[in-house]
Amino acid sequence: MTSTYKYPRPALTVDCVVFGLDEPELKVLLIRRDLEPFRGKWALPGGFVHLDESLEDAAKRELREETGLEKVFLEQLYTYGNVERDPRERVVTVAYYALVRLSEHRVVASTDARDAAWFGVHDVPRLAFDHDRILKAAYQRLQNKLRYEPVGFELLPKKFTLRQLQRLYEIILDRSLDKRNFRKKILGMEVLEELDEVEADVAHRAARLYRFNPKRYREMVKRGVNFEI
Amino acid sequence: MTSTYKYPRPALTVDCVVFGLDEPELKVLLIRRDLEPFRGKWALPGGFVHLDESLEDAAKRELREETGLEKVFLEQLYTYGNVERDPRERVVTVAYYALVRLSEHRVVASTDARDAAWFGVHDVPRLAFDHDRILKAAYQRLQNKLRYEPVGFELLPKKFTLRQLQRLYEIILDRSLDKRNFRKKILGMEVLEELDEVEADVAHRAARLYRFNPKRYREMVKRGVNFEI
DNA sequence: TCAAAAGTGTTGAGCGTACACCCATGC
DNA sequence: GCATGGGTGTACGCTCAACACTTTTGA
Repeated sequence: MTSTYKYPRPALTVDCVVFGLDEPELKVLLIRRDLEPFRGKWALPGGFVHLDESLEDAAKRELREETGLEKVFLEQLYTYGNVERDPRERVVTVAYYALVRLSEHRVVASTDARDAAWFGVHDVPRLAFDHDRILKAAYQRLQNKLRYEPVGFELLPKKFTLRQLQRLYEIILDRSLDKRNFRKKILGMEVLEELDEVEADVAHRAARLYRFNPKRYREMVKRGVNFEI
Repeated sequence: MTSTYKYPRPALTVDCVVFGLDEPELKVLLIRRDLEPFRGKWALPGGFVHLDESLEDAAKRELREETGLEKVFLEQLYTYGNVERDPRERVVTVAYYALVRLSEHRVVASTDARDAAWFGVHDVPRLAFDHDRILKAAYQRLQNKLRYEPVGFELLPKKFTLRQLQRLYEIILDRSLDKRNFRKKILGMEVLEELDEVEADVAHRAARLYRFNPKRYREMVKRGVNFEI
């Protein structure tokens, strides 16, 4: 921290990698740019940080303004500050990633007359700026996170079956899991509440519904329980 | 990414949490502030990001200017952007943490006529700004990192004994480890090179020296070897 | 009655953990 | 010869991974 605040300043933005689960695929929400540079290209939703809001607030605001999403899981990912990441001038961006329940946010308002669309995470076009790199980092972070913390519930409806949960793990981690072992493991963590309800409208035996219990989870964390899958 | 770059901008700084191992203790390098606010208080070394340097370059430059340190392990930690973290005006800081071999950097030049000093990580005074919080986060990150990646070598001399390494783990993780198990585990990872040298100047049987082999490490990572301690 | 998925237990292998003694060296 | 740490092996328990069949339900 030096003596003056008068240096010329980089611009500061936030960008969000928004993941949603649309079985059988993990999707990312992108915005089509209507301005240069990269006009017409797809990019991560994001924008400038205002002086009177925290970084996380800025990310939430941009998410709301550009995609209509609110109250989603949001976590800081990394800050990107290479000198030439924006062709016009110096822009540093703080990247966040978000997890949304598509079941509860089906329609994403293309507010602002802007295009917004979900892309399969393995089927994303070349993005503007260094957003490809950010997306890749976010996906890796999600994979790691899921492996050690029960964060996947953020992508499922509040009530879900064990099969849905297993599919989520398989989709994100990109490998298949043994059904019996998975159930043993996940139930053994004691963070799922078994409900007296079963799924509806299926053409076969209906599966039991469960709900994640965050309070129980916090207790387990305190006790040092391991949530590795 | 919206239409204009003309928003008023937060100031952007980098701050570094510098760890060094000074057996039997882990230490942090702090700078005494000679300006308001928090004049006379201890703080993390850091300063403004210039327009023509990346964030990591800025962190390296500040480290060099304020502490004389060069060529150290450096990794981005987190970006702090609460509105009131600097009493004067809006300042966002990208925090880094660094690991240095005290054996090779014994003397830290207090360049700039500034006080610089090492503090035991459990014995740090109240710091300026939100630097307490940053330090805490960096320490946790180091603990986690060490648990899953062989990063501790950055704190030891290039040639070290297994005992030194074990002590390092014990100091950072803050628990004691079984000697035989530790040796089995760490040697089993096959990233240490056994040297034909032993430590000198000890009043008992001299221990063999080892060296970390980063190339072998990268191979092991590719093979999916687990480095959890 | 058929199709589809739900739900359930056991076994073997490998890994982590706990634990104690002899050895080499310098003084 | 003694004090100090260096260096080594084994046994047990637990967890992980592999694996297949019966049950339930709706169409």
